[in-house]
Amino acid sequence: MGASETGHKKPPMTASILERLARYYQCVRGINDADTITITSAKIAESVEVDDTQVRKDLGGIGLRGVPRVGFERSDVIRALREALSLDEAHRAIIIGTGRLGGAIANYAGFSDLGLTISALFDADSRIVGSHVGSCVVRPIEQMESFIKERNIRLAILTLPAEHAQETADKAIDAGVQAIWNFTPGRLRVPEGIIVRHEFLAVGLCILTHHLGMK
Amino acid sequence: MGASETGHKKPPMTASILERLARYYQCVRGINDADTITITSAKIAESVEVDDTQVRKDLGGIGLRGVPRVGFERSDVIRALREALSLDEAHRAIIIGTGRLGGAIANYAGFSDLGLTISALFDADSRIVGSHVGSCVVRPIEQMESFIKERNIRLAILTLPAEHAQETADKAIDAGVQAIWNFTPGRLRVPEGIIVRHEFLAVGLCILTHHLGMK
DNA sequence: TAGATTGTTAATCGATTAACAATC
DNA sequence: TAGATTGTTAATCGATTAACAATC
Repeated sequence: MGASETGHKKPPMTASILERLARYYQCVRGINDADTITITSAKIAESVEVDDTQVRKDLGGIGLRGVPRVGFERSDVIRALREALSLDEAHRAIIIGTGRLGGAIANYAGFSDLGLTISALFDADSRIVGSHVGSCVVRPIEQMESFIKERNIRLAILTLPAEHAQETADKAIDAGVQAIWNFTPGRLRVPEGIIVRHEFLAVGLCILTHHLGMK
Repeated sequence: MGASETGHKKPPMTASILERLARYYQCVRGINDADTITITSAKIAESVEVDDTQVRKDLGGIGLRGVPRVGFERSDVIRALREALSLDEAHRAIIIGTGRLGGAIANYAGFSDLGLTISALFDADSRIVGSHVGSCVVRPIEQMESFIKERNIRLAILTLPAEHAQETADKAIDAGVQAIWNFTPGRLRVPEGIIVRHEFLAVGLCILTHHLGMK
């Protein structure tokens, strides 16, 4: 199924394209209407608040062709987006820091559709270690590095106190982690080639407070 | 203090400028070094991963002047950014949906520096209603609208199940809410003039899985 | 003074939008 | 056929970067 391409270098995807693709996926996937077998670029565009030309260009960029007067076949769009975003691979992740936020992520059902499974949770607090979160036991942070190595973990989710974020990230990367989803405030410094996604919630809040202040 | 300006229309701030300002604030605020009384645009730029010209332009845009060979006074920068982002006003918010994510936000200490206080939490589940989260009691969702009206709440944080997000947002807006911080997947439709910030965590995850798939 | 850092103007770059022919 | 929607090219727009004179 979908054997990997001819080996051509694919055109590099910019961050903004990827972000749109992810939004298209949420949109198209979200339609539960069984009769919807085709969808137009205009429909997606409206839902994602993007120009419809942009949608066609982006979908064209991942190999999709639409049919004039009809649009795109929904199942094709989903398949192509899943391929582009690597959602069909199994992504095993660990969560580091088992507070409420870590727990929320561990239990969020929607992520399994994106190929994410949580292999383990870790915490430095011995009172929390051993308790259950979803189907996982919380393990002591000291076991993190060996766990990453043994289970070939490539993705780490950081939901621990900010003051330990950098050193913990460093250890995780040393042990083999390739990508970090960071929920702590403060930018992480990582070596070339390691991917970090920062979710700075304070940024979103500041934008809201600014607008409220203008009223 | 800082009486509102002469009434000039300020140049509208684009979303990307605001986002950078919020990042500058995190950066400058994050420095706890007591000797750091001045900071250069290059320093901020490095930390936020932006061009230093950009930093000077943005800071200039909110009225800051730097000193050649010296940089900007840190306290000035903080004050100007807090003003631009309206962080000195008290922003009372309610959290709708008291799962783990709602609890995490309610308890996040860092938000108080941004002027945010959580006035109440609401939930539709009668088993949760009455329990404590931080210093707040969880109230029944039926009381949401009257609470918004009585307390003049302008900001609602949505951490409830996706299927109820739109209708609940509609009710909150009807009752007087002006801004919504949305953590549910799926874009909300809101009337003109209402501000929404969507935190689509799935987007961040998709970007990471894409990059992992390329390796 | 010399040199680091600023503020600003001009040039580049990329992303978005508009226009329109192609087509089912 | 007529008309809706596509794919693509060209034009616009805005954001980023580079260059450099001003200045403490």
